[in-house]
Amino acid sequence: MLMTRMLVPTLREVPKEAEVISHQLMLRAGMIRKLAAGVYTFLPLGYRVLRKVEQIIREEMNRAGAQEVFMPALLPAELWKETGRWGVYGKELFRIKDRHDREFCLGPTHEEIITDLVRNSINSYKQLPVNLYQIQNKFRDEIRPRFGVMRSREFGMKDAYSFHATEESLDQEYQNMYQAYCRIFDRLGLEYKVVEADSGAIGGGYSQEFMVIADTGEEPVYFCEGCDYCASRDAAGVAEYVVSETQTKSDGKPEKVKTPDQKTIEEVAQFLKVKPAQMIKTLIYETESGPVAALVRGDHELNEAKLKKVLAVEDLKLADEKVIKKVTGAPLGFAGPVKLKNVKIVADHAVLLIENGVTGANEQDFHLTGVVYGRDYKADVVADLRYALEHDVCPRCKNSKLKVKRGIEVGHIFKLGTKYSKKMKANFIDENNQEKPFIMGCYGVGVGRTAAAAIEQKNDKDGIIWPISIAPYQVAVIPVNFDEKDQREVAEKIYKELSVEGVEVVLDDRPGRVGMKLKDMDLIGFPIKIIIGPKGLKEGKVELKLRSTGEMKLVDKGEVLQEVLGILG
RNA sequence: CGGAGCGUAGCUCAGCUUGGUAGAGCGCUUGGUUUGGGACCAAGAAGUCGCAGGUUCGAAUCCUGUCGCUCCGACCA
Repeated sequence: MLMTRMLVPTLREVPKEAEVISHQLMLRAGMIRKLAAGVYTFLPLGYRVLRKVEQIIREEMNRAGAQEVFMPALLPAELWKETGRWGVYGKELFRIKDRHDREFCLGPTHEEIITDLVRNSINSYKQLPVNLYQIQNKFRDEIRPRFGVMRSREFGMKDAYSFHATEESLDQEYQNMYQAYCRIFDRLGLEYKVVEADSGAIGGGYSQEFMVIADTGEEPVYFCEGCDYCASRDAAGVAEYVVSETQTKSDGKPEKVKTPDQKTIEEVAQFLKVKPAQMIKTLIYETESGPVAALVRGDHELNEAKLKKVLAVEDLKLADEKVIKKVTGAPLGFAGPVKLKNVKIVADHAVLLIENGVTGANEQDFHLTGVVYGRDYKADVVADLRYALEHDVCPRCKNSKLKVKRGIEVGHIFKLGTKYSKKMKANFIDENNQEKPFIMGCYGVGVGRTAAAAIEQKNDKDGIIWPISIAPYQVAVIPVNFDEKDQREVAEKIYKELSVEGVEVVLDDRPGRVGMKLKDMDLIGFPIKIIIGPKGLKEGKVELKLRSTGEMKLVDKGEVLQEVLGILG
């Protein structure tokens, strides 16, 4: 491709709307342009990258035995009403009406559609398992689209759905997809981690997220330095504390002290001159099965997902002042576990180890000091309730420490079970002539987001550093001065040689100075540059420069092809 | 949805307080000199100042409304 024929509107300055580096660079390199908030056009270079990512995904999905289909983006409301998601999905669903006032939406995901297809075309266990996928644009009316194509309202996604007769079959396919995903992200040349994600309130569901590690990632990733443990913030476990038998406990009784208007942990800790770690934070929650008091150490943060799981409830919310008053007898800020009645008490492991604990006295403007677990209060349940912290001991190997990095979620794999098939009466006949709901899995990869994540991970002050597997072109041929006959001829010859061999190559045939051209080529991030200038040409040589390392090599002009093919492997 | 901010040339921004000819840099066009990491000279094109209404002899500037965009939070996961 000739640069003079290509639409590549590079920008020298950073458009002010772009905050993260991938967004800035995609705009500056002329890969995307915004049409509306969270809606982007992919220009020729950007689209090539997108198609390459798609192609890698497609090849690995096919290799894993999945079949590609293509479902509509325009979806009738009825199917969504069957599963109840027409109501549940809320404002994030783009809803439209046709001329007859019939309700439709633009698909944010396709569980209902694929389940409908399968229930209508598969009747017997003999036709299972099956894994169907598509690569298609999804629509989600994000509350706040941001970071360019990283979180947009229309975005490309590969979504796969598998259907099984047995749990074992699902487990097998889940592993198969796990492997396929690893191959995909390996081929993309990205550093990633697979985290155990919290599956929410849906029992039995198990899911893992593929996270590309990058400083600008939206979610923290907790992983062990010693073993392969890796989890999201919600799911990261905390190793159980071993209660030492030699631990001394404070004598006597808890003492009541006046703490006027001191409500927060910080306020009370400062007022009484104790460390937050010595305090027992008491949070009152409302659930569908009554109020609950959750205890964590003052310097720890309660993880509601864990609490939900421990209590086995679906609804969980912090109680308002009225409920707190009813439960503790005191206003907000003075709750404590001592003599707390008619409420289930759940404590984090770390709370049991507090000697001389400080906590609310369940009385306005009073706290208790010298509180000890076992003697002064007891919990109905002791469990892991808090968010893990960096440097915590790994909950799996209990040997090394946890580290935290940030990640961008680019893929997730999920065991759905029968959540959709039951609601949609999607059944098959098993070998015992029994009618059973399909057991399902689903597996997604964000295409545009993956491209953006690659940039977040690989860039420098000059621009993007594409992995060769998804670079828009592999090689850029750059004559220092295209007007000079000998440079031009060599450049065109090399360009043709490479093209004939199937190498993806651009020829920078633009007039103008070489500095401008090199800046553009680096900004766009072509992995290999071949620079043809008068100095080298005198010796019959051209420069071959790698974007990733900056490494430069003088190569005989006749051997460029071999060199390039060698690098591309 | 709450809070903050911004809409002036393709991009980055000045001008607005104190109303009176529409500005700069980069980019673009033409000509010339240049050509190894975003050159220089000369000439030029380009904006209904987001939109609508109001005040005024006169509005980019003041007032009201509206639309769009960005950030923080809430929400979602």
